[in-house]
Amino acid sequence: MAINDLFKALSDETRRKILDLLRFGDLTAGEIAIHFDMSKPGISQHLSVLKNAELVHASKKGQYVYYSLNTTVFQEVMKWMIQFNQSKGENND
Amino acid sequence: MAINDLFKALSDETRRKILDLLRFGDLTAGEIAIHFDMSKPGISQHLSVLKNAELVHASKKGQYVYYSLNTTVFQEVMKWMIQFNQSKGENND
DNA sequence: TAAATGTTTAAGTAATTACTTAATTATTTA
DNA sequence: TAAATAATTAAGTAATTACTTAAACATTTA
Repeated sequence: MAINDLFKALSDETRRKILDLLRFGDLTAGEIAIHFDMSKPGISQHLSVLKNAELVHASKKGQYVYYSLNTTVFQEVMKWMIQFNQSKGENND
Repeated sequence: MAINDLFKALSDETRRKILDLLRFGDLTAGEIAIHFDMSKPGISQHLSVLKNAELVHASKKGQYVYYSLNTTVFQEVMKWMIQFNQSKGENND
């Protein structure tokens, strides 16, 4: 889970909205798609980007695929961000 | 400073490296450019994106332009991130 | 097993983004 | 004031990204 993939995944508005939706509970790909004015394959591709960045987890239940947040990966990004609120010159790589 | 501009600005590796450099102190455009294998106009354009997102501040001193971090804007992003580590369903818009 | 439903993959395209070199602007110094 | 230095703007291009529709795959139900 390269930090680059994380930021790339977060740089798209649609993907951030998908993450927002998932805060309120797990959803199937179809349930997510309903919220957007975009084709289902379009949403599926966004979900694929989020899954690759490990921001979400997918689990198949029958013909449905449930998506859920992977909150631990958000902490990776937080860690990167936090550097910029610390005193100058400390390197936390 | 739309959150979208912030994430778009952060989605590029070169721009994140520029921010990393500025953690250790203010630098001129030229000093920043030295650290990269890229033309100076290329770096200048990245600096422009960072400035637009208000992640950095630019101040001209003679013929030099000094760039510095604007740490307060990082907190905007932090606030967005923090939502995902809170209990489900709380909306902090 | 055929039809229906949910989802993803494939292939192509339009829009955006990250670069390049050349030209321009601003400032300092010989 | 001319030349040198610092930085940006302009214009063009290659690469990437975000979509679309059509096709394929997986599962359930009639």
